[in-house]
Amino acid sequence: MTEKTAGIRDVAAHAGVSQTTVSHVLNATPHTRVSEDTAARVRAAAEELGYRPNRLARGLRTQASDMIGLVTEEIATTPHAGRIILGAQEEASRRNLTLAIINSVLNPEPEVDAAQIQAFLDRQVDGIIYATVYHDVIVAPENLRSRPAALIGARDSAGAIPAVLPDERAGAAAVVEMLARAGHRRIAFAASAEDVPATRGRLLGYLDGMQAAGLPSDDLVAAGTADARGGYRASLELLDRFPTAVFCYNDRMAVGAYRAAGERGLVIPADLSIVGFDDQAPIPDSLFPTLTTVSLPHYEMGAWAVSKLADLIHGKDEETLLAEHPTVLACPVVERESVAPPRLGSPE
Amino acid sequence: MTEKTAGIRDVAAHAGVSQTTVSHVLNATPHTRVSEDTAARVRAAAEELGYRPNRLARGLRTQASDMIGLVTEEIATTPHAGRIILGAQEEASRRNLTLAIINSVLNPEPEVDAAQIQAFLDRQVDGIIYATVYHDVIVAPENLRSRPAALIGARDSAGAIPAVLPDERAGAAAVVEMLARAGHRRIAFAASAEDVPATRGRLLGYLDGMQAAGLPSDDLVAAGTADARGGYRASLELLDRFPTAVFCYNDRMAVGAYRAAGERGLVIPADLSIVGFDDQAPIPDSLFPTLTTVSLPHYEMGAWAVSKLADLIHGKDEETLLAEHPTVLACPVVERESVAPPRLGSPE
DNA sequence: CTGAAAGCGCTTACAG
DNA sequence: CTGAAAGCGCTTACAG
Repeated sequence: MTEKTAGIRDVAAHAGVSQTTVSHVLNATPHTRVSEDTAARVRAAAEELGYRPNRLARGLRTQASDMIGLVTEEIATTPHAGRIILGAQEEASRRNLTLAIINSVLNPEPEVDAAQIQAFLDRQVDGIIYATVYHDVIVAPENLRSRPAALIGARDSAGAIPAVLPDERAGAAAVVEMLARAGHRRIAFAASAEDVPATRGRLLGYLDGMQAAGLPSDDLVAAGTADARGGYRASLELLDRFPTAVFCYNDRMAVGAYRAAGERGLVIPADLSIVGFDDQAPIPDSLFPTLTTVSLPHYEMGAWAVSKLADLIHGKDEETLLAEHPTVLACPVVERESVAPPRLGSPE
Repeated sequence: MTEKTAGIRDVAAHAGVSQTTVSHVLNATPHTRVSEDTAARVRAAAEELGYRPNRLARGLRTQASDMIGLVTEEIATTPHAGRIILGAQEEASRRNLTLAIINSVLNPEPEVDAAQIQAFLDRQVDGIIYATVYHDVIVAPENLRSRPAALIGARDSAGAIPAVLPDERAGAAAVVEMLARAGHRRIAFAASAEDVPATRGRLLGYLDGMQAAGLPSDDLVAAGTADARGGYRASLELLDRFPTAVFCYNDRMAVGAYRAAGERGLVIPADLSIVGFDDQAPIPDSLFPTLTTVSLPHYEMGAWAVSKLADLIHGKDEETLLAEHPTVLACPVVERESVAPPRLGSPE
C-alpha cells in the first residue's frame, strides 16, 4: 500500500548531481547560481520520479514545521466554529501551512488546556491559535506564551497576545440606524439576560444607534433568555409598548419574536419589522419572511489569526503588531425581507 | 520567545546515561531491561528539564507521523461537519494522534482534491479521512489509495476503501413506527425533491415503517424543496388529505410544516404531530413545541473513521475490515414535544 | 543492564 | 557553478 517513494537522493542520482544541487534547484535557494542546464536536468528527474520533499524531514532540519495549531473551544456547541476553522484553514493553505486542530472545553481546569497546547508544542507547531466563543478577557494557558500565538474571541488578561474580536457594538448600532433610516422611531430591543460580553456590546450598540438617530429608548428594552422562548416572552412584553420594529439580541430570539408578532396578528414586515443578530444558519432563511440580521466575521477572524501568526513567525516587529491590539472586525448587516418602513409613515 | 528546549541529549547528560537508555526508559521499549535505579534517574532528569520528545524527529525516524489528515467537503455549508470533525479529533486525541484538516469543495475538478491530499501526503500523514456530505458513490481521488484511508458519507466506486454511512432508511422507519405506536394511522411524508441518496433512503424508510405498521401510504406523500418553503408547500398539500402526523424529510421542511399547521388552525401536537430529520441545531429547540426528529451520527462517523484508520495503520487484516463494508451507523430518534397521540383516539 | 553508531530525509554553511 | 559533510532530534539494531 505504501510503496517506496523517491527521496532527494534518488533525484540526485537520477540527474547525476549532488543532493545539495537538487535542494538548491527545487527550493530556488537565494544567492545560489545553478546553470540552467543542470537545473533542467534536476527538474526533469524530480518530475519523472514523482519526487515530493518529505516535510517532516525538512521541518526537523529547518526547525519550522509549517504547521499551525488551532484550539477551538466548544466547536461542538457553537455552530459558528466551523467558519472559524474554514477561514483559518483556507488562509493556511494559501500560505502553504497545515492546520491541525484540537477541541477544547471552556476552561474546565486550566491543566486540560495546557495539555492540549502541549500536544501541539510536541509537534513543533510554528504557532497556536486559541479560539473561544466570545469572552471578554481570559487567562491564557501559560504555555501558550512559548510560541507565537493569536486569540480569537477574547483578549488575554496580560494583553500580550494579539487578539481579534467582532465589533458587535458597531454592528448593533448599524442595524438600528438602518431601521431609523427606514423611518422607524419606536425601535425596541429584546435583550439577553445572560451575563456575557455580547449582551453588553449589543445593548450598547442599540443605545448608540438610537442616540445617533436622535431617538428615545426609554421603556423599549426588555430582556429574556437568549433562545426562542426568551425572545417570545420579551417580545410580548415589548409589543405592549407599540414599537414598529424589534431588534433581537440574536436570531434564536427573533424566532420567538416572529411567533409573538403572529399571535398579536401583526404581519412582518408590514406591521412590524424584526431584525436579529448572528446570521445563524439555517434560521434566517427558514423564517417567513426571511430575517434581516447582523453577521459575525467568523471566517475573517480565522483568516486574520493565521495571517497574524505568519507575520509573527516571520519576525515582523511584534511591537507594531501589538500596537493595534485588540483588532476588531466589522459585523455587517445582512439584509433580507423582515424590514419595511413603518405602516404609519415617516414621523417627521 | 522560543527559548531552547531540552533534548534527549540533555536528559542523557543530566542523568549520566546514554541517549539509548533515555529512549528505552521513556518509551518503555519492550524486550529491554533497565535497572530501576537508572530508570528513576532518567525520569527525574527528564522531569527536571521539562523534556518533551520532538515528535517531528521521532516521526522521521519511525516513519510514522502519528498524524491523520481529514479532508472535509464543504464544511462551510454543512452545519454538521463540525460534529464529524469533533468526533474524529476526540478519537484521535484518545489515541495520541493529531488531526490535521483541509476543506474541500465538492469535486470541482478532481485535481483539486488530489492536490489537497498530496499536501497531506507530503506531511507523511499515516492515514487520510475523506468526508463528504452524503453521496452514494464517489470516485475517490487516485492518490487516496497510497495510504490507509477511510470514507465518511460515501462509498468508493472501487469498493476498496472502508466507508461509513448513516442508516437513514432505518432511522426514518423507526420514527414512523414510533408514530404508529402512538396511535397514528394517517402518517404523511413531506418528501424532498432533490436527487440525493438521502431523498431515497428516507422515503424508503417511511414506506418500510408504514408497511411494518400495516398502514397504507397511498396519497400520503408530497415532495417539495428541502427547505422551509418547500416544507410549507408540501404540508399544505398534505393537510388536505387529513393526516394526523407529518414526517418531514428534514428539520428545515418541518419549520414550514409548523407554519402550514398554524395557518390551518391546527395545534401541534394535539391536532397534528410533526417530526423532522437531521436534528439540525438550532431548529428543534427553537420551534414551539420543540421538534421530535432523527439525528445523524456525525460524531460517531468521525470517531469511527479514526479508529478504522488506526486499525489499518497498525496492520489489522484489511480483508476482515473490508468484509463489513460499508459500515452503517444508526440514526436515533430524538424525542421532544411535537408528537402526541392523535385526537381521534386509537383507530382499532 | 547499558552504550556507540547508524540513519530517517532533508538543508545549509563552507570549500573549491 | 557544484559538492562533501555536518546535523536537526530522535529510535533501533547490534554489541558487549
